[in-house]
Amino acid sequence: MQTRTRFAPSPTGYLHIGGLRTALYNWLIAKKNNGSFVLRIEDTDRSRFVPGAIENLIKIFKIFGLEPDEGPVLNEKEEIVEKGDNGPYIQSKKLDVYREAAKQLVKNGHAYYCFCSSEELELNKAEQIKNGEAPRYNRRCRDLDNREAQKRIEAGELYVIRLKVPLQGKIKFNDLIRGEVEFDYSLLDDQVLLKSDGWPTYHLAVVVDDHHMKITHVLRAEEWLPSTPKHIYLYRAFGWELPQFGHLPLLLNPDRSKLSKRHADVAVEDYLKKGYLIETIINFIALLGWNPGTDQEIFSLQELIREFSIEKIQKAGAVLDVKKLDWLNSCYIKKKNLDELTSLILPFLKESNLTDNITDEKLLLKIKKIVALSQDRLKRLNEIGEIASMFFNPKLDYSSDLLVWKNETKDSVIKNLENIKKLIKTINNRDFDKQHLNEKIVDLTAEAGNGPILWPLRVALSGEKNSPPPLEIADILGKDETLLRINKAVGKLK
RNA sequence: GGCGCCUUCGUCUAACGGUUAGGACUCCAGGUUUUCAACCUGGCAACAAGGGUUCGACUCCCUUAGGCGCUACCA
Repeated sequence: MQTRTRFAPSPTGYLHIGGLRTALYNWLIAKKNNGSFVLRIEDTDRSRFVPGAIENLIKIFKIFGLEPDEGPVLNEKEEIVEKGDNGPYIQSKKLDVYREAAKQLVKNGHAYYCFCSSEELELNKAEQIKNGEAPRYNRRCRDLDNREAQKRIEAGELYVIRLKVPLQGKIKFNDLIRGEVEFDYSLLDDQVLLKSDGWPTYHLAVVVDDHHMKITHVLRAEEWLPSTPKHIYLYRAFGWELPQFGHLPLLLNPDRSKLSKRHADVAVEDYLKKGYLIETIINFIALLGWNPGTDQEIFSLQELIREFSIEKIQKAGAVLDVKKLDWLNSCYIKKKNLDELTSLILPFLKESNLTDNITDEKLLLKIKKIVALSQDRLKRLNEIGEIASMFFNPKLDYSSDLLVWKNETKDSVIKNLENIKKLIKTINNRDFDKQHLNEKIVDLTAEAGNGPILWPLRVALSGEKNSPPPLEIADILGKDETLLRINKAVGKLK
């Protein structure tokens, strides 16, 4: 049987980083087994629907290279269209299917109409809590006569359809990740399957769709584990074959609570905005809850397909450590070739308002040099502004004391800077680069030492205590600007 | 409260009864560098607790504790 996995988000705005991991794992399993990965949109809660969220979801999967084999995609006009033969893949488009399914369950005795109002339910719940009981539906309508129910419906009464879970017995199933799990039927609630507005709840829709879409592996977050017995009961009630279930460990905040906005970034977009590379994010989340059992830390998508296995998925939740994310990102940044890195960095440069007209050839060359200089220093692309500001928008408001190296005096610093100036002037504009500069400056440092020469030069050019090497900066600055900044330094000292 | 899941360095994790409990990130120290970063070398740091089973338990069983999740006409 062909392996078919799916990811089924709700279009409530952004994509959660944990959701991306769930999607990745599902995608990997499909690819590894030459199967299909299905994207399905679970938009049965109208109140939480966010316009544009589906489009956004589709785009993100495209960006990450996790495009579904079936599901909604965007056409040239950016409209949502369906791809695949097992649709519709957007639940709101097939409400009649769920209604039909719910009615079928009523007919075969596995579900029933319920006319209790939400006020009634609230009251009932409050009382149960007061009495220290587990809050549950009191099953008032469970044994209502079918003909009477029919009459009330025709009279226009609002109703829901509830699952008629067995009063006793146990349900056991084998979770792909957790092994054998057992629940007691008597503790299960008579879950609403069809809401009074005629829309299905998650529990109904997920079962109907996973069956219709021929899903073989349901890999989802751990929070769904407690409702799996209801789902399994539904499969049985319909007489359908069960898929395999696997419940993934949660992503956690540093305090080990469920990952939330208050503690960390949760939206995938947030990570992109900070300048984490696609490869980094994929690699990182793959390893949060799974590992191949070797010491390998860096994985391409292709390697992940090869190595991934459900057996090695972790049971316990995983804290998302930003420091390690940064480290991984720096690894990928170092591996990029200059052109690609430059084009990735351009948007971040624009964002820091340092430069806008990047069509200029000369400017692009300058930017490339800055990128080259930054490549080993960046943990995130959005850090580029800090380094680039030295070139585009220098503050140079350092105190003159900073120019003085160790035991040197201001006078000797002035002398050294003047010497550097003289030497720079002997280089013609066209030849002004770090190699030529280095050839010349060697004589100076040989005589006076590295520190007394290079330290004041560096401060003069960068204005900072810490910065990239001075000759690198000078190279990018060019001869005129370099001389200008040295003059400024000398002026400060006088 | 009830039910369920989980538990190896601070974090991500390896170990599938016999290891000085390994790796990575972080942190610290040294080296390199005029400075910073990067890089190199080294170091600190863990089997939640208590019972069993066994010649031998991180590994198997039980109990306890703690953490988390679910307990909606939300997913």
